[in-house]
Amino acid sequence: MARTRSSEAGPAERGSRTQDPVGVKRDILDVATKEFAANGYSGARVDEIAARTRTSKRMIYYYFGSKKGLYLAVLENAYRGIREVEGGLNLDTLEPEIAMRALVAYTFDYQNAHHEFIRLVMIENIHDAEHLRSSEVIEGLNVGVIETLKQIISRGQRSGKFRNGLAPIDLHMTISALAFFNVANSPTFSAIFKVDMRSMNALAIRRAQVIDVVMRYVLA
Amino acid sequence: MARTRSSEAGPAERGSRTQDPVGVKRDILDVATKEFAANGYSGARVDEIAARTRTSKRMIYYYFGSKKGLYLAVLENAYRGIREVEGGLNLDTLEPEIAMRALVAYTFDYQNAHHEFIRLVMIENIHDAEHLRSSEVIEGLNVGVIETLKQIISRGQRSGKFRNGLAPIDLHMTISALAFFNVANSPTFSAIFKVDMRSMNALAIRRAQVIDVVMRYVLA
DNA sequence: GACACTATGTACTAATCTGTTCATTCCCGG
DNA sequence: CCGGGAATGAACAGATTAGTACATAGTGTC
Repeated sequence: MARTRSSEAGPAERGSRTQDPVGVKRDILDVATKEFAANGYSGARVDEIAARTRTSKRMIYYYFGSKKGLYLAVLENAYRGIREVEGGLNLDTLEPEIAMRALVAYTFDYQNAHHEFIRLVMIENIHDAEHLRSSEVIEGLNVGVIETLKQIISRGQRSGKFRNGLAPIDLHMTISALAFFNVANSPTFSAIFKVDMRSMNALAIRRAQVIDVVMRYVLA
Repeated sequence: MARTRSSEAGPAERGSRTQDPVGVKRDILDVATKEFAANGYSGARVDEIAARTRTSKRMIYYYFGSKKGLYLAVLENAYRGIREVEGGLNLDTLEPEIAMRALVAYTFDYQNAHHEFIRLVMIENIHDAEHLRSSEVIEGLNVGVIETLKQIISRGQRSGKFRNGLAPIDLHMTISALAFFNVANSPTFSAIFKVDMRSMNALAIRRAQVIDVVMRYVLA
């Protein structure tokens, strides 16, 4: 069923079913991402990944060298995704208060829309971020968010709407924590408190709450 | 070096080095907790656990049946730890505002003091809480916190200090999110933003911030 | 002090899993 | 149209790993 892959990018596409390096690489990466996100690093099986691929295990080692190499490629690829969208928000033109709300909403939505990414981050944390730290690709990645926050905060303070004593990194931590928890800890939290956190309704309510928490914290 | 174990609890202790069911069980559980917390479910090795124990792998299967059985015991044991301390705070006698601050501070401190527990929760979440859900021991466990919160909120509202529209569960989610993130995501967050989140100083600052975030959210 | 039952150690097995070997096919440049 | 490097497949090897069979020792009970 995943036979229609290899479409986007790659010299293949025009009928040739065999010999498609870019498509094969992409295919492996996609499957591996799901597999690692679903089972963790040790839990993921190279054989299983290979089986779900339209190619063979041989190719995984041909392109990525080892299981760890594959995992690193998956991780870097996932982090790359964020950088792309980030920045396209153009918050500079908005009122600081509106801009802040938009930023929090965006963060919340993005994390909710990218469960696999969240899970990879969780997995990295369990491994004390050793892969992340060894990767140059991810060097100073999310610095953009901090800059954006810094801008919004100063503008808000200048206009008197925001209070003093707000550190960009700390605020980002607060926003991240609230957004992250909703995706990452939903299984255990729901299990213990018998609540549904994944329904459209619950998400909308929580989203508003998270924005509220942040706004009450920054407003003067 | 862990040879001095088996001390607390158990019919052993009085010199007899052999035959000490309670101590052996306790020993296995302790070692397994660290091992699972450090490497995840799949990453943990039964042989490794056995090696770090003063007993043999045979005993693990004798007492816990399987790797999964051992993991479940570890999980339940870890959750049991919370229930014990919880409730000994006696927040009912304090002013609602003080009580709320104390509760947040307690949550933050507890999670910081129990990294292994946090890691086990992370691991459970990666596995979609399937073990947690299958465990009767953990049935309605943290309900106590919700009751406590409910009390504090109503008292705060009656005295006019707290605003309306505060749901105990949601508030608990906010508090948990902020406390949890600091322990759970510290590896990746520190790696990306080059900050230290584990120093005494950083912890104290963050703790105050978290309390502040919550208080600004609940105060009228 | 023998009996029955629990607790424990050693050595093994069967399955699993990562990584490799060897051979084959594809495809582009001359 | 062919020669050589890149791409791919099938099967295999070596190591690891969860789990077990067998034998033995301790221990409270009568």
